[in-house]
Amino acid sequence: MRKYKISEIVVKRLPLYLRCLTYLDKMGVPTISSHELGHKLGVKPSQIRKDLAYFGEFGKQGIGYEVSYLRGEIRHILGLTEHIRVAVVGAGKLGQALSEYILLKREDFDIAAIFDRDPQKVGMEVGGVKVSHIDDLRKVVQEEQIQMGIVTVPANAAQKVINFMCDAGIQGILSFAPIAVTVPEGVRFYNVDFTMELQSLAYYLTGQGKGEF
Amino acid sequence: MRKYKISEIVVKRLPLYLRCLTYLDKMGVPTISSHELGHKLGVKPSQIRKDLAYFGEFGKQGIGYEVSYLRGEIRHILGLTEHIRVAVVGAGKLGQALSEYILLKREDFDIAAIFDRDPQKVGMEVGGVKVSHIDDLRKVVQEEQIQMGIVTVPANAAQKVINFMCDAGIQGILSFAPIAVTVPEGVRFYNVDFTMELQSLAYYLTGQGKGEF
DNA sequence: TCATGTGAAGCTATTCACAGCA
DNA sequence: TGCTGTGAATAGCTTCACATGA
Repeated sequence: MRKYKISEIVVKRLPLYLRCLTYLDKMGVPTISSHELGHKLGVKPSQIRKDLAYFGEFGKQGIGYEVSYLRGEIRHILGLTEHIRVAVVGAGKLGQALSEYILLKREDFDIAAIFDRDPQKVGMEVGGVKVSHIDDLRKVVQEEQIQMGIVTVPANAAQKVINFMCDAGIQGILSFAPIAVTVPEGVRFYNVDFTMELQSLAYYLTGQGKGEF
Repeated sequence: MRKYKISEIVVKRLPLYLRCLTYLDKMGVPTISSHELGHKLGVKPSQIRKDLAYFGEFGKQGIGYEVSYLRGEIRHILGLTEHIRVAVVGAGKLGQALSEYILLKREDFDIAAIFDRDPQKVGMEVGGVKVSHIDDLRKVVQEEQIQMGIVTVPANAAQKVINFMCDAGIQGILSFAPIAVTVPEGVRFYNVDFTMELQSLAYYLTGQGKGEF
């Protein structure tokens, strides 16, 4: 076990490296240097080397990193070696799109259940998974050993739904709801709000950052 | 004009403040202190004060910030006072979900056009907007004075589509495609990849960060 | 020679702590 | 008193530069 904690900012870059390595591996590229990888990703080589060095010595001097090996190591660090069981709460268009994408394209995550409160949607199939009623969340989370939740309900329902999920024992939540929520101690919560991204883009296009670079 | 450049990390927090202020304003809350706002958002009060102070003096000593006034100021800083014209490229489930959400719920952005290359989708209506063919992108971007683009095409089409968009004069792009791409100098590019978020969550749930907090 | 891993330097961001004002 | 705005202090992150090894 490591003695010191690794900063979140480093952990958040690992998936970026992983995404590129997976692509390179599929292309049959055998090795890559921190310089080349950094160039592809817009990241300084020294940063890549330091990030990786927190977790071990994965490279070979004079050569670089063996793509397939490094990919495996990062997957191991991130805990992606066996499928992670995910629940999606909210079976609207966004919930459906995300579920289908994960089911079809991602081997690292399993959509173990989808929930909604609308009786019209309950029973429906999304990518081969039946939509359950939100009232069954606790039961299903326990039966299916769900570890992670994705929230795609409207802003006004988000806090309530997230409370349910935390009560049911889910310890990691990714929310797409455009609202600030609180979660109990011990639950890790990330918010993906694309309108916030659009708004910060706007700063540089039409706002006070216009013309800056 | 400001003499020094404001760091991107500060700009990215403004939409967070804005989102909360909009909510508070709707609730009729007249004023808020940096302490209260920070508590709601999980941000230190001193950080909020410093962030805002880069742009002006918006608060009143002994009172705090006038919610509606501060909201207006941040909207002004971000350049959200008149609708921003956006193109969505990719009319699949995700593109549809995002377009409909923006059309229905966001007053700061206008979906001026939606593009796809699939003849089946071209001509279709999404939230009242007709889907155009990707080949017409340049023409429509110029006619409709589109400033910003959202990319929701699959990974293998993303670089090509993004090249088209940059050629057509779009200067800000938000991509949901899970792949690294390059854009020419002068184009601001953000990538929202929720699988990267899931993977960093995994680090804390099943990976080497398990148990850390 | 080429490229890693790493201590040290340099830089950026956050937090503190308090003067100043309503 | 209560809270902002801000210089100073601290903490954290990135980059440099080079010893080391293949």
